[in-house]
Amino acid sequence: MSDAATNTENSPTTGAEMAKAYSHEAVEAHWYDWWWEQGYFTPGRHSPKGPYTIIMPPPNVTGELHMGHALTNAVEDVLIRWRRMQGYDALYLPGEDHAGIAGQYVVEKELAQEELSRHDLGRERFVDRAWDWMNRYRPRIRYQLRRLGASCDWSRECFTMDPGPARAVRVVFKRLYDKGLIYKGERIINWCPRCMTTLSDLEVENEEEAGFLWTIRYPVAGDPNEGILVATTRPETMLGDTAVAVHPDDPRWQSLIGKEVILPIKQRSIPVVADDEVDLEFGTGAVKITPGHDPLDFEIGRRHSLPTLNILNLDGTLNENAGSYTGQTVSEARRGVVSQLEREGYLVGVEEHTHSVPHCERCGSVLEPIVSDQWFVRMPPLAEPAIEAVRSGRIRILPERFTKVYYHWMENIRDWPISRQLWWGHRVPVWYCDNGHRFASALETVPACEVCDSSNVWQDTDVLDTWFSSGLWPFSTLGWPDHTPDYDYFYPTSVMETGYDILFFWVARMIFQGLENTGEIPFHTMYLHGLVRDEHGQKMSKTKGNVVDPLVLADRYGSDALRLALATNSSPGNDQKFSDQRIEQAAHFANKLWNAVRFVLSYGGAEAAGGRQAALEVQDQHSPLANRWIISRFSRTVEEATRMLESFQLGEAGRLLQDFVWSEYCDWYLEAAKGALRSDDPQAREATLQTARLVLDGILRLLHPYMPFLTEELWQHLHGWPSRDESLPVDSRSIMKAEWPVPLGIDEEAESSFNTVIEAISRIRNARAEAIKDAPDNQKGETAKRRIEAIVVGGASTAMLRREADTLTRLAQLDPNKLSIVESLPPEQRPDKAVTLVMGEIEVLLPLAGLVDLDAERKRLQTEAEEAKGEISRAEALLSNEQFRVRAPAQVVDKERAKLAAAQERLAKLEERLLQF
RNA sequence: GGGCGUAUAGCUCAGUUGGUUAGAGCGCACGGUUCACAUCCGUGAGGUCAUAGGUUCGAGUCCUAUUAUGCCCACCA
Repeated sequence: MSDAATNTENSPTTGAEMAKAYSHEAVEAHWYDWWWEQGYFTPGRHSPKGPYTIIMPPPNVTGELHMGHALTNAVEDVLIRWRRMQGYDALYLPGEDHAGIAGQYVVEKELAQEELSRHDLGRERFVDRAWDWMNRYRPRIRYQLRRLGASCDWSRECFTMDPGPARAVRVVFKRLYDKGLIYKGERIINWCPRCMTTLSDLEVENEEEAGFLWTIRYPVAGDPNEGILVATTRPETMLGDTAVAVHPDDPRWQSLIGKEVILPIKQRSIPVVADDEVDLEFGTGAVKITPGHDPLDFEIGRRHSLPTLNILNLDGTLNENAGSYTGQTVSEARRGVVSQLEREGYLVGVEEHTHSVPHCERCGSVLEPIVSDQWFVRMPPLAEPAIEAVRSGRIRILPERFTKVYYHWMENIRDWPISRQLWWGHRVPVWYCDNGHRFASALETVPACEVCDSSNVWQDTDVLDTWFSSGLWPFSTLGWPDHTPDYDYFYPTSVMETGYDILFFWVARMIFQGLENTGEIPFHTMYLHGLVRDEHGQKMSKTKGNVVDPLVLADRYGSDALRLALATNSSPGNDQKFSDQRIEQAAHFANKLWNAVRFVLSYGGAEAAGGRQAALEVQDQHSPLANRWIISRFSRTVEEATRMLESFQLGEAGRLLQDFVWSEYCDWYLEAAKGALRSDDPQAREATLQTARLVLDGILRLLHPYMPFLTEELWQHLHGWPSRDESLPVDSRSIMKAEWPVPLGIDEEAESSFNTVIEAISRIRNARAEAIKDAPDNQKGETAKRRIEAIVVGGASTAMLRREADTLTRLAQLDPNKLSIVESLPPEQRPDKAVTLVMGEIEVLLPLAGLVDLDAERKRLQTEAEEAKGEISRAEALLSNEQFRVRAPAQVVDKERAKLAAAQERLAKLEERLLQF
């Protein structure tokens, strides 16, 4: 932050003013750049705690980061910053993905604006153009990650097309190729006529669409009066039919098995075959077989040695095998074929029918199944160890329910088509020579054939599925296949974190690639988060126009608010709806924190910094009760928050911390501390100031993973700007490198005593509010302002309450001159008309005569007595149950006994009091 | 056709080894210009935890079924 921005004289006084006075962007950029300059993001390799590694899922270099990225980075950065503070060598390795088909798509779109196609440029110039795009957009991604506060090590940044990862791709390909786990073969694949490439099943989006089911009659050869009825949703594919299949047991068609039928339009003779896969129930029970354009037909065709007839060009139009339909689109041909069938009397019927239609995930075009020669990864042998790694617990998938999804997919896995007919991506590292040899090579360029040494060699023209390189990401980023120091130290990684929507695409592939190629698991824990949806629960998408730009939110509310909102408003694996209200809430919290720091600083400033030791030394029995209470509460919070982070309950931990800060530290502790801070007793003042600072320092550190910028700014204020002190060791200058807080000790007695004070104050405030409500309108204001008289009957707590009289007086708005605290009070000394608050051994009498309706007060006491009775009978019933006493843990039973005793005591006092009405 | 998730206060959602009168934020009602904060403070109303069974001394939490809703997977032409 610039000096102008931190000049205390011109300093804004509230977080709100600060937000107005300075752009979040400037403050955040200041700290981010400074952290980077200090070297905080770059871990060493020598911590006694060892490494903690998260490899960032590389965002596609195809555009802007969206809310999903913001969530991913918030979650990952929370984990990294927390572990870094715990002393691990925490590596958060950033990178970007070349995005294969998506990357090519955006570049083509840009070209289209210049009325050019990639073919106008040719492959080489197109790839140059793609690199140009990447180089323009990568800085944008980097900038966005910085804005989000991602504490990643830019010195290790990777791009999937960098030389290192590219070599890893070739090495892996060659390995699998040489082991026979990658092969080339003719299979039926999904073809996108727009993108002009093969797609894997995962890249297909099936959509239910309304269509028709046509019934067509294929006459029996030589016996035109007989025929077989076939049902189809895609009649135009009949042009490629090479058989009709029926179920072997189907009585309707059994007599025709083995006979020939005439394919209408083409007037070609095709056989009727019997196959178990045919569903007796569906349609007419007879299926036209088009091995060239239907996956099931392809299988049946193979089983029966049927010829495969391809009727489509690669652009989706019909080819010369379609006769008079050549050159038409599929839908044109469909209309034509149907009307021709109708004209010629082959169409028997048509009915409405919804069926699922495959679309290209990227461009939305209807996909065509075609038979094509492609590269495949043989999956079953690779899937087996990948399943085992999860089953044995070596890899943990969170939330656990996703393990079932993972198993199901892995156990039914099919070979993975990895070649894409694109220009942008990793070239298939397979080479051919003029003598007909073929081999895979890990070299970027191959001078000669490995077999015959011919220098006339050329490389396969296809590129690899982008997920092929993504699958290597956990180790290709660390220098593999070389045993670099980074690879040896940081691999296997600790946590991989991503959305559940890419469990198959990415997670599954990283697991089998890691196991196969490195012999180790790629990560210990797989943490899956949910989707960020809009406020109506809709998926955000550009076409819907409901996309929220995280950076716009960061500008308006601050990155800290954005991160906190994203990280705390969800639970693992579940989608979250995101609305402005959520982030406003987080921004309010940031403001609250700012003000708490401002308050504490106003009583001592940074110069009072005595450190933890000094603060703890003033923590003795003479310290005000609130100090001991907040230290104890803080300790519990540290324990709880740490436990939650360890079990990946980031949302719960974040909420716990906010709650502690707001409801306990600010609402109770700081309010109570005002007494001591403003008192004449230097000892109490010092103890309280030190405690307030100590806990505040701990709060900032606990919150730092969630709100890095604000906590750094405030921590600097609190500690007298160590960031500007060149004489300090580098690691002492920032909250980023401060130690994760440890519990300072639980003080049961202080907690219970202060709880009594809290309860007394709450009950008095409550009674006062009731009185205000009952008061006539013109007296409400006066009643609200009035300091009231109180008699506190304290029993054994009398001494404690006397010591806390100031807190009681101020927070309950009592009149300090009319407060009496006594151990006991005989009935005859009790004021006649007083509200009586009964709580355990303590009673508070508020002579609110004239303010309170006595009938109402009697009713209130009666209601309370009824409640106490209810509680008593409930507890008695429970405790009289022998099973409960025997089987429930002693702790629970004791708790119930205590509750019963308390309720009985309360009831006795209430009844005694009621006698006076 | 399989599998998974969700159903808790008016709204959005927490609630991880089952412990006994269920929490938050927002909204709502009443009051408050207290020298950290009106992006605030105090008080309050509001829930048969989808329904029906079951297990258990005890169920929002475990089991079964049902309903609603969402998602994933799948070669019914």
